[in-house]
This record gives sequence, C-alpha cells and structure tokens, in this order.
Amino acid sequence: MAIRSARTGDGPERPGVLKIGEVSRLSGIGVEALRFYERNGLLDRPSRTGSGYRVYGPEVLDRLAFIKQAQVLGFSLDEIKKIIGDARAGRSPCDEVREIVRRRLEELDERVREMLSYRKDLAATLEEWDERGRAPGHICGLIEGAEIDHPMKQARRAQPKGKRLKNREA
Amino acid sequence: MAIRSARTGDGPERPGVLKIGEVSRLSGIGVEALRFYERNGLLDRPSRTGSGYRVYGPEVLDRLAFIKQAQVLGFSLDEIKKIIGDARAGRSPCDEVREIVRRRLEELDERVREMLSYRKDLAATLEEWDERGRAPGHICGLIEGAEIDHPMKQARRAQPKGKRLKNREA
DNA sequence: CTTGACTCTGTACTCGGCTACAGGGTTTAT
DNA sequence: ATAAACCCTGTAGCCGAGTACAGAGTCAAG
Repeated sequence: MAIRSARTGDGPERPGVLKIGEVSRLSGIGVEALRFYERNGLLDRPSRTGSGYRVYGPEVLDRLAFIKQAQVLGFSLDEIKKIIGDARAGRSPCDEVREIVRRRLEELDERVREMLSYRKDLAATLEEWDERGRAPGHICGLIEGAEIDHPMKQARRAQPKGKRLKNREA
Repeated sequence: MAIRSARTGDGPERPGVLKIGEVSRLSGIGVEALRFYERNGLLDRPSRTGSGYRVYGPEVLDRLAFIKQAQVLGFSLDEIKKIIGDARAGRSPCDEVREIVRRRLEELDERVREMLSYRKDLAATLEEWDERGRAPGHICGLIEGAEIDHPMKQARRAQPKGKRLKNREA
C-alpha cells in the first residue's frame, strides 16, 4: 500500500527513459490517471517499446507538473487541454490563457468573498444555538423552529428550475 | 422554461395544504429534487390524497429553507440528513451539530487560506507571462519551458498511489 | 522456468446532487 | 368530453476527475 520501497528498476534502460509506473511514482499521479490523461489529450501519446509499453521522456514530468499546478490554480482538465493544444498549434495562447487566468482570478475573489460571508453566517448560527438552543422544550433550536432567521428565506422563491447551486461546492 | 407565470391553483384546498408543484414554486426547488430529497430521507414522506398525490403542510417550507441554508453553508446532504435524523430521534444533536459546524468553519478558513495562496500564485503566473512570455522563439513561456518554477516541483514525488488531490476542487 | 511485478486494452463503476424521461393516472377548466 | 396541466413510479443519465477490474501479455530475478 504505502510506497512499496525500493524496487527493481528506477532507470533500467537509458536514464531519462521512463515506463508508466516510474512516471507515476515520480509524479505522484496514478498509472490509471496517466492513461486517462492520455486518452483525454492532456498527454501526448508516448512512443512504445516493441511489446507496446509506453515509453516517456523526462519532459512528461514537466507537463504533469504543469497540469497539476494548473489544476491547483483552479483550471479544469478541459481548460488545461485547451491551453496545451493552443500552445502546440502555434496559435499563441497567451492572450487567451491570460483571459482564462483573469477570469479565474475574479472567480476566486468572488468565491473567497462568498466563503467569508458563509463563514460569518455559520459563526452566527453557532452563536445563536449557544444562546437559545438550550431552552427546554425543544430539541435543538433548529428544525423545529423556523430554523433560525437567516437571510435567504427571501432569496429563495425565484429560479424555479434547478441549476444554480449545482455542485459548485461551498 | 422561466417561471411559467400565474396558473390554476396556488391554494385550492385548505390554505396551507400544498401539492408538490406548489412546494416547488414556493421553495424554488424542482419537483424532481423534492422527490429526490424524500427518497434520501431529507424530507418526511408526506401524506397522500386518495389518488396518491403528495400533500404537504407549510412546515415543509421551513425544512427546505433549512436544507438550502445548510447547503449554502457547506453541508452535504448526508450531513444534513444526519442532523435532521438526530434531532428527530430525540438525541440532542446540538453538540454533534456544533462539532460539524466547527469543523466546517475550520475547513472554510483553510479553504480561504488556500484560495488566497492560489490567487497569489495565479497573479504571479500572470506577471511572469507578461515579463518573459513574449520573448521570441517560444510560444507561451509555459509548456515549453519548465512551466514556470512554481513550488510543487518538490512537493510531488511522494504519495505513489493517487487519492490526494482527488476532486476536492480547489 | 516459474514467480511476481509490471504493463496492456477495454469497460464499468464511483461520488454528489440532482435532471430527464417514459409511460402511465388525475384534476380542472372549458 | 376533452385537453391542458398536473401528479405518480421507476429507471437512466449527466458532470468532473478519475478508480477499479478483468483478462491478457511481458520482463527480470532467482
């Protein structure tokens, strides 16, 4: 399970030529995920040994680092693919990428703002519970009552069809 | 598609007795989602008319407001179900709920911290691109090079099996 | 020459939170 | 009496980002 210790080859052929498991170990990205990335155009199809094993050059690690970093920065795999694709097609992706990054920055700011606001609500909720949640006769001060008078009891009642909260978390 | 205007009955029987469509309209939660909530134990099974139609009392709106608010505060439907279930089972959920809320608060803070950090990285990335992305001879300053020397080129190389970044978004 | 670790392909499954549909029955307005 | 608008159940699909597995081939050490 955990880091199956040192084993057979970490550079058996020429150094700098990697099999998928080695790439996985070095990048920390599972073998299946690597094939998944390849299927989905995030990694180029590597060359193969006579028997069909994938053979990677070391640059794949940079690509993977880029992918991971981009993910961490909030890009979806589709966006990452687009950036890579554009770059390789010669069409300078810079402006477009910058656009994406700028949008992402704004979204990020918005999210942080939302989160802080939710944080405030949460903390307020907690306090309210501390104050009135212990009154005898009701179980928790929520569910039974009007579930605390948070905003939103107004905010609802628009948008009849779903699709606004979805899985955008938070 | 959008708010199918005023229609037939919004309180045909006793006032305060609602059919599922009315609940949907009043709560802003789709009919299918309401049935989904019921299936998943977030709403009690309502009584039925002779012909099998669900009949809700107005308190369902409070429950739904609670669910929505809890969602917005970052609770999963499972957690919400647990809270409701505990409350109804008489086992005072307060402590547990507070625990959940406290954990959520901490997570939220952590997330905000992460986000701000990512924001910084992103902005730095953007700047780097502005500085060196335009040099002639390479396409974008990323992908071709070492993709910008962000941290993490160290952070990788541990954790051989996936399961650490997962879909926790970020 | 066998064992065990590795690799291949392909398909299916996971999770959360719904949404969409098919194929009915019911209620209400005209 | 009929059509529109509603409701029912049940099943299937979607999104994103992988994970899991079956069934087969390959490679290196002992």
